[in-house]
Amino acid sequence: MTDNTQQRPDSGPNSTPELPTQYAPAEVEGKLYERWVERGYFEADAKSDKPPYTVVIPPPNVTGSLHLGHAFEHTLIDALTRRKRMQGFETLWQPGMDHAGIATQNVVERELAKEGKSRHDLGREAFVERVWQWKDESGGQISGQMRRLGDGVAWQRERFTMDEGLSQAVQTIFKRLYDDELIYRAERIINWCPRCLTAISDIEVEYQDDDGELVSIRYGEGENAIVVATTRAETMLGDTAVAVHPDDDRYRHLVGTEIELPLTGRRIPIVADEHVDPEFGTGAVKVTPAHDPNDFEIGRRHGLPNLAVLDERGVITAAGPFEGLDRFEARSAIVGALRAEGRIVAEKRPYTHSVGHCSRCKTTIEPRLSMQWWVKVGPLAEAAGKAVRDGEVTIHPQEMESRYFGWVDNLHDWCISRQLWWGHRIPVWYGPNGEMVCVGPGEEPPSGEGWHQETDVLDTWFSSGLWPFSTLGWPEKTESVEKFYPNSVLVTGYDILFFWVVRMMMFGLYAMDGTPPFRTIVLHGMVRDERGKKMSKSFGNAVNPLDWMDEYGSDAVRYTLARGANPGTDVPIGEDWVQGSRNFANKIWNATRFALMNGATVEGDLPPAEELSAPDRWILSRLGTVVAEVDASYDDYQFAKVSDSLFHFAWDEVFDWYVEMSKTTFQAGGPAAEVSRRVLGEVLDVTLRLLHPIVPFVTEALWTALTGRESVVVADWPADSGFRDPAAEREIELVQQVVTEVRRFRSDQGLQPGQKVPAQLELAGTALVAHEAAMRSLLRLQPAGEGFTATASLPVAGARVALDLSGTIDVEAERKRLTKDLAAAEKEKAQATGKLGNEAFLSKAPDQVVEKIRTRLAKAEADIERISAQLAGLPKP
RNA sequence: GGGCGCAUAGCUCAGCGGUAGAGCGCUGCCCUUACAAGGCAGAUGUCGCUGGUUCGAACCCAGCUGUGCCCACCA
Repeated sequence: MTDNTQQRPDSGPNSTPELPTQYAPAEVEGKLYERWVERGYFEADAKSDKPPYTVVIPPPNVTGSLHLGHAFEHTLIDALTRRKRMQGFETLWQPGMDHAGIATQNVVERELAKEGKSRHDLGREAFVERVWQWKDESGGQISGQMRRLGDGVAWQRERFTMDEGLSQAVQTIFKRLYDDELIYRAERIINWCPRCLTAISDIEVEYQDDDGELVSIRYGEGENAIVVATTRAETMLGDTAVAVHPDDDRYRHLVGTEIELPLTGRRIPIVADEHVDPEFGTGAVKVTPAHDPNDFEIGRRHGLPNLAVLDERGVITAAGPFEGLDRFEARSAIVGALRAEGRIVAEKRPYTHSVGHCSRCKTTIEPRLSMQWWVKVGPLAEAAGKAVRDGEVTIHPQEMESRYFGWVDNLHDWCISRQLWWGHRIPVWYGPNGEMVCVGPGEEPPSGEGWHQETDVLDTWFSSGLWPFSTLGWPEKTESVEKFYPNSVLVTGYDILFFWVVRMMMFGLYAMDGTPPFRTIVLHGMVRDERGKKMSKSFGNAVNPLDWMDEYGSDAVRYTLARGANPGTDVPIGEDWVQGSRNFANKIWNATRFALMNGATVEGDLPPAEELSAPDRWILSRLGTVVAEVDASYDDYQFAKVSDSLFHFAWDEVFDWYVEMSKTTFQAGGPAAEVSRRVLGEVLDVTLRLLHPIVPFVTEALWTALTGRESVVVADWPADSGFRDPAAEREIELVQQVVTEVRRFRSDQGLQPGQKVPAQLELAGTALVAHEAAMRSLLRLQPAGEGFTATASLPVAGARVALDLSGTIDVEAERKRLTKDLAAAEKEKAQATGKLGNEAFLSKAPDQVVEKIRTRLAKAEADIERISAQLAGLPKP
């Protein structure tokens, strides 16, 4: 990398000491953020008359620090809320964090393990105390990161799912559901993690294909022998039947008889059950009701006993030679023993099948019969489905609706009890005679001999399901609940659609009398690396957002993320792209710096249209269009489009053309320059306001410098002025086209960009007349002085640019280029003529399209004429 | 097995019926007093394959191939 920075001292006569030539994010970001917070810009007033706009943060787990995915999500929410705040809404971005029961408990347990201790060494109370310490540390880290990102959250309202108030909300809703018989206690087969030692819900199980071994075992003897296959041989100790299909002729005669279960001496019945697929394997299934969900159902239908043979750690409890063995040791030991008895009829064969793993620790799940608490999901989910079907709640992007319905329409009851220590303890007390009392908030729990509280805690999603209103003070009837419920939008990743969104929908509709928790659900994708690969610590491609923010600034990270946010799709991000965004921030910085050096102003009314130059009218016309485009994109949650429109408008149109043209105006001085200073001030003012929600820091620094006002955070969101001037737009487009054409000529001729060339511009009778000075400046053309000889003559758009190249012209190169262009124009003409000669086309194509083709034809014909003339004008070889 | 996507420039992706686009990368020239974190100019695509609809298809329809994700089952 070359270092040119020292060669360019910033010492010109116009240099401003206030703004350095490069934007240094580190120097402004922290200060600005603290100022915003001190001024209370982000706090939300429930008493305000303004219409509310509410978004809750998807509460980060207090398991550590934020990653790029959070930075992405926060950027989107911050952009939405900053815009709404500018639009005059009473805006609440609700901050807070999630206690994240099992996840946090695991993290702290790992910490303890480093000290050689387990949670049991500490005991429940001391362990929970330890987790609270962890929470304080992690929470501090997270809020520090949010400040660095620029998140405009209402810090005074920060909540934690285990706060006093939120615990009340949990207890209240639990009691209500309990009283409505939507919460119950039952013994069922659940997903048990033998490492976490807790039940987990169905959706906390991750299935993956594992290599197992399928063994076929002969049960019984002689004529009555029956062969079953299994991948979990250890469970045979708990078999209480063999099942076959009722219509299976191979086994019909055996149904109702008993056979001996090997290794145990027990006799078990053969039952007929529809669940068995006669086509699969031998068509006979061993039935272990205590250790398999399907077998449990078969057992229930046939009144079979549930015989548990594994304990909570997955260790064999059945008396005998295998007692005390781990489930996987037992598996091979039992296969060995069966083989010794000649019971293995087909040798083990490799078998890939889907196996459930704990989503938190990846341990293989063991289905286990146990007493748990459940939410009866049926009526709640029905309401959640209806709210979306009725359009009360809309999902962006719409394709995600089918996933949503897929879940709410096919659900099982939700196991909410966890055998953990960190979480909301279930508010039920058991009495000495088997009584069960659910205790609501403020109620005295029963006391006396033999009463004790349930030791299980609730699934962490139980409390986060209440988040849209528990954070507002519910169950108290607070002003905040009145004002800010329902939330306006929920922004979250599609990966927690089922975990979180559906739970909020169910609980919100239930607790708030049918009012959904939010009106719009915006589902964003996952952040991936620059090759589109999933980011994860184990791949080594995970990025700490702070590293990039330190190096390139928060705005650069935010802009990159927003620009990648196409609806519902994953977002690839690489360091190169962040650099590009940093460059954009710097470009904005320097353009504004230029404007300030040249006296751009926002004071006073905009001059009336008749006092404006064509470039002024052009850029103001474009500005209005861009405001409208950006609004439309925001309203459709198209963040990538917002970012892209603004990038191209700012850089390509304002900076590369309007600013460049304004140099000529400023140099000439006079009233036109005054007008231009005001227009430039206007354009930058509006552009900075439009950019602010996405890149809040650099825009704040520049906008306050430009306007001298308090803060862009509380500035008005730009309105489309409605000013449009198609004639000016065409005129400037023509200037751009001609300038580009002459530049290309210069480039083809090998002229150095800065080299001044004497030229005569014959622009009379064209729209270019008013732009001669600007064109000369943009093209580095000098006035034609003494001894001017036109060695090159470019007819352009009805005008002529004659250059004195004094022998530097590369005639052959130019001839070659022109010949190529001529061929292209002729091809174009042929195509257009063909179309216009096509009856079918003329009769069926819409007028606009026909008109467009006519224009193309005219342009092609003009090009042919022009290029031919240019060719003819070249000196003969 | 059921469902939802995706396949466009070297890479990552827009476009979704009327002349193929962006960012990055690439080539050439350049310290041009806002910016070298920059400027100007330029090259690069049988828009996965095969059919169909249409005056016209990257775009709509059908089939195929490849690929990703979600759900269910897996003795």
